[in-house]
Amino acid sequence: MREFKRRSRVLLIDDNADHLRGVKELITLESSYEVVATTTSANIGINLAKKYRPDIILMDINMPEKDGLQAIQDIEKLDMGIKIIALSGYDDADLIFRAMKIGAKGYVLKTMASAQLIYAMDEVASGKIYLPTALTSRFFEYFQRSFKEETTANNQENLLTYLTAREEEVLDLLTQGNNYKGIAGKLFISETTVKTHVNNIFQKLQVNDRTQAVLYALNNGFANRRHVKMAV
Amino acid sequence: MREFKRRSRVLLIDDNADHLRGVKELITLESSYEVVATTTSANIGINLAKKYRPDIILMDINMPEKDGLQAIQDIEKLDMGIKIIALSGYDDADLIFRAMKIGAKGYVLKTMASAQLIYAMDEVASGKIYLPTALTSRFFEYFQRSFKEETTANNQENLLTYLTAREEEVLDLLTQGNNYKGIAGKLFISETTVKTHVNNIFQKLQVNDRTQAVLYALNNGFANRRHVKMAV
DNA sequence: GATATTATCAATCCAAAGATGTAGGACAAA
DNA sequence: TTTGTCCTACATCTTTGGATTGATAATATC
Repeated sequence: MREFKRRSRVLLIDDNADHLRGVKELITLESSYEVVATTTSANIGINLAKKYRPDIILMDINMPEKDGLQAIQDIEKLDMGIKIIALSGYDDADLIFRAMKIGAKGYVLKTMASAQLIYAMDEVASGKIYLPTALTSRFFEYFQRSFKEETTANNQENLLTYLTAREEEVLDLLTQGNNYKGIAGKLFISETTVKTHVNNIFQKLQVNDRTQAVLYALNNGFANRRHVKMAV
Repeated sequence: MREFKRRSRVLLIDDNADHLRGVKELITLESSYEVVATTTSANIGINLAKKYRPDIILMDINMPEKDGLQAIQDIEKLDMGIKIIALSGYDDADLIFRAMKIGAKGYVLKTMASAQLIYAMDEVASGKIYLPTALTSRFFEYFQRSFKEETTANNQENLLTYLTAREEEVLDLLTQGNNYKGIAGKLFISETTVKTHVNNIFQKLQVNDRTQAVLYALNNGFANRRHVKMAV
């Protein structure tokens, strides 16, 4: 009961009307993709995405106005499974990183050969994520630098290592916003015991109160936050 | 005044003695790299790295015991510019992600062809970061999934938007671990005023105390943390 | 000009948090 | 056996934090 394989449908969003026309022509002539709509406005693009439900969106993102990134995020939030490829004139590492972070399935430079764009579309259409090799390198350098600065900045010893297992449990509950009563209830121990632990934690982490303890924990790799956290 | 290009020097670390011997032979026979030392122990490996200062380290990382990752991290901390390529039997996305996060310049599967390993060494030796295409895909899927879960989980409105400018200032100081007195001093206002602001913040963020307010702020994009933060 | 918002400050009261000292039992290492 | 660490628990006391109510002045907003 397979459907006939139909041509993948593409929506183009690019505030440069000339470039928009060029890309449309390119796709129409040199590929098997069907351009179902084009627009120079990010906002209209979002509506067109809802209306036409394309397989792929080619989204222009420019450096100065970062509407493109916002538009990607908005469309991703629709959760319609539309695959977005970012098209940009800039190979800026931060821009690449942000685009990938918010869910772009590809990132292609405008200066790249048309064959590369179509190849990217093929890869993305088949469910893969496509980044040209050069941009992948950029991405990883940026990615690793972000983490490196973090670990070298925190050059001092990690006071968290001095905590006992129980103290770590208590601290973990502190980093979830619990008060003494809450922690006592969750660990099935008395409130006074929790106080003892918390005071020991303060001593070991060299802080004065729970907020500072929580901040210390989060800033020094306490395995609490489940996932990535990074400013967009 | 260029130096003569010398053969890149390689250190092998692999707890499987057989595999270690195999890789050494492979490199010696099929490449121009010089194997300066080999060891089956991660700890000894770290000392050998200090002693021989190789250009590249091939580091075996196994899934169950994650000593390999720790060793990579330790060597990275030496900051000697040694390029580490992770060798693993597993194409586990999480493992790949962690290895790259802590600074591995490459990740190659043991099952891959020997040519691929040597190609990876060439790329890494020349300053690039090398991930086989298949693993790059794995990486990005994992990478994007991490962020996606985050954004879809935080689907609710961001209560931070209701804060006034002054309240944001106060919250910012809270997220730095200040108490009432500290905030009052820094903003040149009375402690009671700070209390008023803080209470308003609690109402708006729907939390009960400062720790929860701080956690809410950090978890909802309060532009405080400078960099990536993710469990290792 | 009236209204709403914001920032400032105060008094009061109660609850929670934090500091300090003490102590028993479990367990492991020396 | 002794020593040390850890987890547990309590008492006491001081300080800080949080809730509530009310008030004034400045600034927008309408």
